[in-house]
Amino acid sequence: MSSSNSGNWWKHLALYGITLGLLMASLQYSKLHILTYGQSEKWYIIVIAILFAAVGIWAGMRWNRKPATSKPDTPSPVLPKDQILAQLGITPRELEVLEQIAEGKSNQEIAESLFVSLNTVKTHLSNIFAKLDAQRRTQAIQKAKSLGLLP
Amino acid sequence: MSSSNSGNWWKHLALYGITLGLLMASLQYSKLHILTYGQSEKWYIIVIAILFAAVGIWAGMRWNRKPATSKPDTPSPVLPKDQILAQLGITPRELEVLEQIAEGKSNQEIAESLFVSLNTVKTHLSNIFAKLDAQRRTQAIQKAKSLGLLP
DNA sequence: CCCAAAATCACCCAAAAGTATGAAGCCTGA
DNA sequence: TCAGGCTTCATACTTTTGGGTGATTTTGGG
Repeated sequence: MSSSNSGNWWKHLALYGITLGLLMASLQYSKLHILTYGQSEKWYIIVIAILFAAVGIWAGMRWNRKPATSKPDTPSPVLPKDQILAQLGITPRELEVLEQIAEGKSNQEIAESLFVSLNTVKTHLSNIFAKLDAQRRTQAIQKAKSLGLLP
Repeated sequence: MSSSNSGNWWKHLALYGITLGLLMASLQYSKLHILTYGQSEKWYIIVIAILFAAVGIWAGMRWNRKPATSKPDTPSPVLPKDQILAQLGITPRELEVLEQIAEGKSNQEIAESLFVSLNTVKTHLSNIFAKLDAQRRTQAIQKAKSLGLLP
C-alpha cells in the first residue's frame, strides 16, 4: 500500500470506473434522483464518460499494437548478397562475425573461433552496428536477415 | 480472456459497485453545499473523464493483449507450438518476451511495450533461458526458432 | 616502393544484460 | 479453502556488450 505497489492499483481503478459508469447509467434509468444535478448535466457527464472511454479504448489498442505490416520484408532480394555487402561496406571478416552472433555465440566464443582477440571482435561488431544502423546484436541480426545477408 | 471466468471477477465488480454507491451517497449528503456550486461540477466531470479514459486504455490493452500471443503463422513443426510450449513449460507471458527479443528490442523497450518493470522482463528472460537451456538472448532466439516457436 | 583498406589489438568507461534470491498478489482447479 | 502456477517486482551483484579513441600490422594494387 505504501510506496512500491505500482502493480495493480490501476486495475482497481478500472473496476471502479466501470462500476461507476454502470451505476450512473442505472441511476438514470431508474429515475432515482439522488444526484442534485439537473437533467442536462447528468447526461452531459454520461456522454463525457462514454466519449472518454471510447477514446481510451482506441488509444489503448493503438498504443499496444505491434507493427504487423513489417512482415513483407525482402524475402527474395533482387540484389545479390555481394552487392548489398558492398553497398553497406561490410567486409568479409565482419560478415563472419555477423554470422556467428546470429548463431548465438558470445563475443568471447567468436574470438576463439576466429583466433582473434576479444577486442578485435568488438571492433568488428562496432563497425557492423554502424553499417547496419543497429544498437544491439539482436537488432543487427534482424536487419541482416531482412536484407538477405543471413538465412 | 479465454471466454468465461466461471464467476469471480463480477463478484469483485459488484462489491466495488456497492462500496462506490455508498460512498457516492454519503458524498451527496455531506457535501451538498459544494455540489451546488458550478465549479465542483466541473471538477467532477473532469475526474469522470480521466477515469474513463484510464478505463478505456486499460480495456483496449486488455483486448489487444490476447490476440498478440496467438500467432497465425505456423510453418510446419511436427508438434503444434502449444505442445512444445507446454513441454518446455514456457508461459504465454514468457513467449511474448521471447518474441520481442527476437525483434531486436532491448529489455527496457520490452518492459515499456508490455507495461511492466525492467526487473520483470529480466525475470521472464531468466526463466526463458533456463527452459531453453540458453545463456544468451541470441542463443534463446536461435533455439526458439529451431523449435518452431518463432518464425 | 607506397598507399589505402582491412584486420588486428589495447584501454577505458558506461550501459545493458544476466544471475540469484526473496516475496507478494492473483487466478485456477482440486 | 488451499496449493500451486503465473505474473509481477525488488535488491544486489557479476558479466557481457557497446562506444570511443588510438595504434600497429597485413595485404593487395598501382
